[in-house]
Amino acid sequence: MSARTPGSAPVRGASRAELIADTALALLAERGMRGLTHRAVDEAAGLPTGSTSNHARTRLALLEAAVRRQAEREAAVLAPDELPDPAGGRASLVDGLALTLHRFLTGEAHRALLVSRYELALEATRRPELRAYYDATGARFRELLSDLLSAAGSTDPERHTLSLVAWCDGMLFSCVAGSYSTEPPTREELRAGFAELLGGTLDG
Amino acid sequence: MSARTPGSAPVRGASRAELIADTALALLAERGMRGLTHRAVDEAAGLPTGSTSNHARTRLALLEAAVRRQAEREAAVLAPDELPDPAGGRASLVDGLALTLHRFLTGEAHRALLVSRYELALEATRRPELRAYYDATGARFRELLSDLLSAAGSTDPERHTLSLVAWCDGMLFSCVAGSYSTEPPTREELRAGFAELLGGTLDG
DNA sequence: CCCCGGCCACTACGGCTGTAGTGCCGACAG
DNA sequence: CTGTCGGCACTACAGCCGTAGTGGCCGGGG
Repeated sequence: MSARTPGSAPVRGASRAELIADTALALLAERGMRGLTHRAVDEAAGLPTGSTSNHARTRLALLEAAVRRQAEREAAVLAPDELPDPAGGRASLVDGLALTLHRFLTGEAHRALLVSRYELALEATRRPELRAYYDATGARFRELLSDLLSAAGSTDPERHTLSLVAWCDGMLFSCVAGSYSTEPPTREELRAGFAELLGGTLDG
Repeated sequence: MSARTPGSAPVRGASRAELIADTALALLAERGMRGLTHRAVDEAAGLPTGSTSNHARTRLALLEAAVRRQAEREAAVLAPDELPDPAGGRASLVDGLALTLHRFLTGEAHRALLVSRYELALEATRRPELRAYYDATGARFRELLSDLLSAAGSTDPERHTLSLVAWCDGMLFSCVAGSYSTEPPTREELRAGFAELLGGTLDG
């Protein structure tokens, strides 16, 4: 089935492990938890039967690989940091946040990443082993945001961070799986939302 | 196994259909999509093997029953309306919202209802048949909120409603499956959050 | 009284899933 | 050159899942 000969190198810079984990995330987004099986990954990735089962010996191992990769992929979307304005003022903070959220909502790959993220978050509810990675990356991101809010004059950075993160997460979830039956919000709308939220938290 | 004789009436006002749907929701929250199976419902509900399979002939039918019941249960939590203050001013609006959210976050039953809700929302991403109920109840709730915001002086009720709902949803999701590793927020914290959010949107 | 229709317990079956085992092949160290 | 070691393809198997079919029970209408 595969176009490459059995012994040759994997796809291109992507290790077999990455290919498997990426395919697992794609399946998670497309078919949900019930669609993520060892054999489905084999098939979707174009690997010979048994490859996934061999690489991730148990289902939990497969989920762990998926979560690890999820964190990497999210970091990659967040990293091209238009986000960090050291002390660029509130306007640039609002702009950066709106741009980042907007990027998540446009582009099919990013939307899929959001679905798999929530799918895994729900599963982590029941599997303590998955929580670790999740909490770690989340905490790092929140810390970063908290610094930004402090610099912008927040009187209660911790709570305000939680509030901001909740708004972002809720917005993303709504657009991907929730009330937003219509088109996703435009960048202006996101900017307005952020401006209002930050106005309330920072100006009191 | 069951304590009641085969021919006697079901539990107590709860029809067999309700029992099955409620058990399905409980399983969804406790074990996720993969844990929701016909046989698992039978076992968890203490029904003879095959009952669920017989009542919800296909898996989709079982999910539809679960979604329908989910809407009912949520309405029941929302309905004891401390929420609707016709024109009680912003303070009472903030109070009502904070109280409602706080009630969802305290009480194991309500938390479980949140998990099953997000589980079903994700599934609805892939099953158009499930979207119907979901969208309908969501739209009704948003309309109600929109009226409240208009009465409170919102200049853009539609967008502000979406923003408010996103904040609530994000807050709930965070507490149930997300960044909130610590204790859930207190009612004062929720009140503060709402006050800030509404301050930003209404005073602009 | 009998027939009929709905509800329910039980069973059958084909298919898929998780997991573990086995042997091959190529890489690399000595 | 040779031994060994990790990765990989392939296979085996037991268990579970969705779905459909069958026959019995019971209550209501004629």
